Amino acid sequence: MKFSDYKKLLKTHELRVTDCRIDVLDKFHHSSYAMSFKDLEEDLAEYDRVTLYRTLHSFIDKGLLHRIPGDEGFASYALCPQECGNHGHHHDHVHFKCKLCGHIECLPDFSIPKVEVPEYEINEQSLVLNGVCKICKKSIP
Amino acid sequence: MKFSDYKKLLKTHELRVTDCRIDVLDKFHHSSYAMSFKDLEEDLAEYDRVTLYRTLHSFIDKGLLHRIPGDEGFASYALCPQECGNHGHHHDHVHFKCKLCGHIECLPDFSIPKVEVPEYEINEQSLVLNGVCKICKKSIP
DNA sequence: TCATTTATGCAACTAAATTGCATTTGAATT
DNA sequence: AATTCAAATGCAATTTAGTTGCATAAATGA
Repeated sequence: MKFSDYKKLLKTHELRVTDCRIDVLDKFHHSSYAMSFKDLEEDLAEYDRVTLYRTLHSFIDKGLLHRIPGDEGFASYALCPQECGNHGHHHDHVHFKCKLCGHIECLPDFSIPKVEVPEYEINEQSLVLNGVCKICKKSIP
Repeated sequence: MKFSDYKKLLKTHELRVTDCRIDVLDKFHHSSYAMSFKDLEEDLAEYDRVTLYRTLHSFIDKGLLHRIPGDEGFASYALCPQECGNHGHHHDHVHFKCKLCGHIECLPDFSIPKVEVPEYEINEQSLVLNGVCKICKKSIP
């Protein structure tokens, strides 16, 4: 994806085009894993931490990113599927967390099996798998 | 559950019997929802924050409680099913978070559907449903 | 009841994330 | 291109969740 594409993407999500947003967007598009705030901060040290946090928030609000709560006390963030927009997120994919490399991936090809709970109304489902990812599995006999 | 039962429960989980542990255990046994650290702290203000945190940790280590990472940046804790012990957790039940009352419940009668991902090794699964709980649903037409 | 181990309380600290405010920048309009 | 105004940024300070070190107190087992 090139600059003009990012620009378009931001505009269609009601977001102003700024250097920081372009760079953050670019980072996410080049990462196959969900990224923590720290990952982002290390690579984009030229921007203030607060600006990066606010960029994440605006992206989440407008449906560009989704937040994956982590069990180590901090969250990770990943690109949304195209269905997400300014009017809420519509996620259905599974997240995988590797206990060896620590990476969190979205598995867009795996959708979450529906669970019906009588008398409850279910709006969203989030399934996080924990184990050993494809790459790490190859490196251990 | 009475004092002697809590005492027994602690002993079988290799934990010393202390006032704080009894009170924390009692709190969890009387709550139908998962509790955040804040919930606990409010009700058991007589104990130091650090002691409460350490109580939670020891309970998690010994298989009495499990931790449910929350999407607002803090975790909740709930009693484990009996299968959990000193040698790891064996959870299979679904968690439900109500967007109206904010409560998180364990749904012990609903187990997580198995998802197979080729080339990946899956060790744990966590499914969190988001929506409106039974009680809140009744109070809205 | 004594000795040993473990738990507690306090203070200080770390790390994640947020808020307020002055300044700068984006983009729509003239 | 210059003007304008809302929105984005950077900085400092603050909040909140959770942790660590250490002296004291309490629980267990002999």
